[in-house]
Amino acid sequence: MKELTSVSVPTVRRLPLYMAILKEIEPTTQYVSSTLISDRLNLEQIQVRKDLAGIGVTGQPAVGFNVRELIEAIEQLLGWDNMRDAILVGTGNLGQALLGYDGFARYGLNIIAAFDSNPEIIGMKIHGKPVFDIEVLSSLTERMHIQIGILAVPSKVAQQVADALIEAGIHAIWNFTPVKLNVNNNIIVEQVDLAASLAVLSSKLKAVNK
Amino acid sequence: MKELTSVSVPTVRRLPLYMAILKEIEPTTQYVSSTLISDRLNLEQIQVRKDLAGIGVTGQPAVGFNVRELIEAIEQLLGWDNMRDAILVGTGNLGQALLGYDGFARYGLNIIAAFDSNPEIIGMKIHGKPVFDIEVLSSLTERMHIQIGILAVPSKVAQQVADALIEAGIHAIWNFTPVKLNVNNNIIVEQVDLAASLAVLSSKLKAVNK
DNA sequence: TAGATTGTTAATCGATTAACAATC
DNA sequence: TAGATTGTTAATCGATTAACAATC
Repeated sequence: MKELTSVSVPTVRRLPLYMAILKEIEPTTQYVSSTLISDRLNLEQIQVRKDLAGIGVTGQPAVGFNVRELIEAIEQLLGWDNMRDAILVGTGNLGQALLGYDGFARYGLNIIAAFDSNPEIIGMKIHGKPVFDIEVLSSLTERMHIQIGILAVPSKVAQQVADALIEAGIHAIWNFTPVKLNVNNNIIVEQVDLAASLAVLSSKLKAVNK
Repeated sequence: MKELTSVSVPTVRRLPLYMAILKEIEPTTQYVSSTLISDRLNLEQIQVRKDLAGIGVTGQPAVGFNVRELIEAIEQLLGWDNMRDAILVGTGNLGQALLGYDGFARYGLNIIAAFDSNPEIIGMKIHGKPVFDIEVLSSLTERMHIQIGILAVPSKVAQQVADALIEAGIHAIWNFTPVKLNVNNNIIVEQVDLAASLAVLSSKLKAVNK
């Protein structure tokens, strides 16, 4: 029942792209070919096929893959079938943007509360989510068995807040700060690295402008 | 003088990490070893060394690399030595967050204006940046020879706005929408793929929870 | 039967890592 | 001289791509 071989990170990163297409065609289509998916995404057909094989679904030769089955397999693998609660720390511009982003629900992510140290914001609601004092982070997070913490605080306090999150029992940190966090390797850290992304864009632009 | 061999994308993505360390130690240190950098970032020493060799700097055996020289080489390669102007389209939560993020200056990126279609916002300033009507995007962008467009609009209009940006002479799009854009291959698109990032986090968390 | 598409095995490619001589 | 660290060449590893038989 469970996947024994784990799926590679590059494959996992492509799954949401597949999902978007699958969701779009699901109402009207029962079977989909790897060619159709690859065409829409400008990928190699064989790559899509390999990815789908990797997540454990089998298709029918000359027919394709069952759309519903694919959706369920991906949702299952990513845990998007069950809503997972998360908390967010830091309600600056970026934090507020994340609180207001309604797309996360599609990915099974539910931000239940935010934390900040600014007394002017504590007690308020941002996009419907309550903002608590960072001092009570530990008690609330532990009580509710929250596993995911979203880190959107200033760089200076990133490590310190990360430590507090881990202390409070968080298992995974989605890190929106540019700080390389120092954590035990039983803690999952996924970094949204804007600097890296901008670096790629900049270097390509530089290359073109020569 | 110019690099003939291009640097790989994985290497480019690590350069900002190196830069952060270099900037930090620059005031006090003249030479830095690949070991010091790799230790701080939990990377392999040889990987850092290869990366640095790749950007065209040479170190001194038994001494290390000249910090200043490294900084200049990276800045040069990424074009972070010259401020590059950019415009941002879409002033929703995410757009506002990006407008307010003062860290971009460190990467030589200067957002000079924002565009939106909402008449209530047009004419206002957000974090000191003027918001213009998306209708005048083309004229302003062309006149100022802006090369970079930051896309932070709703998914529904992402492709359409991207087309308008390209029409206006933009060369590179930093795409914060989850939409896979369809563009000519002379246009650089760099996607900040939150869904991919969340997918990696989710799948790892799922694996741990079993 | 012919055509489309999958599954599987092998080849290729590029990035990472290892090994070691050269140098300060 | 000994130790640290680089530069370079080779080995390894994993992801992507190719090839082709099997199947609907």
